[in-house]
Amino acid sequence: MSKPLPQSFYERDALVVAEELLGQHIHHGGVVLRITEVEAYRHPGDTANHCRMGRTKRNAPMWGPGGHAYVYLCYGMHNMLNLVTGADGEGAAVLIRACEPVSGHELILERRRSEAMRPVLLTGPGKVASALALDTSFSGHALFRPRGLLSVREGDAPSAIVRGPRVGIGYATPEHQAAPWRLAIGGSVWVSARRGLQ
DNA sequence: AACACGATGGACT
DNA sequence: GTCCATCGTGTTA
Repeated sequence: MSKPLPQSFYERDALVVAEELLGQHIHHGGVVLRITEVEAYRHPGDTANHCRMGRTKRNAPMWGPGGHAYVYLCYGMHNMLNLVTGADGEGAAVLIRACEPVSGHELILERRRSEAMRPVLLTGPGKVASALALDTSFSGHALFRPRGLLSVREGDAPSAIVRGPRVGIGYATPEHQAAPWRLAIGGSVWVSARRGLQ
């Protein structure tokens, strides 16, 4: 098995890390997924960022150094996987919004209660965490440990990248709602709402 | 202690 | 396109 991406990979601007995360592989719970869609949440000054109001118990992992998971519960039922980026105290992360299956197909189908490997299976942040069997107990988990439970390893670089505004951030300023900080692999069918991507 | 609401997803028209 | 399940968290009192 390949080595996890090093912690230094994450200790850069969220938008740079987001772009380079496309195509990389997430390993957990007997499943490997290739990242096809991400969103960068930068700080300070990003009014869509969970860290915009300061440090809380929930967002504490996001304030730590890059290379750790930040998982939170959304709408009382969906777990969202973020990979923390930047330096200690920065408060930035990349949300994993969609993936394509690499291995562990049976487990993925079981966890998503589906019978077919079609794109809707893994297109959406809640679906990704579900397929990986991740919940908030993994928030703060290091991603770069050689024998860590959850890790991100080298995958296949994308042939093209498309960009668009982030999804579901109506509470942010118009400027931040419009920022093209959602990135996806161009031409991939494993991408959520294609609207706004170009 | 009460309250409003969310970086969504699935079912349905 | 519309509706809404479901609950932890942050805010307010």
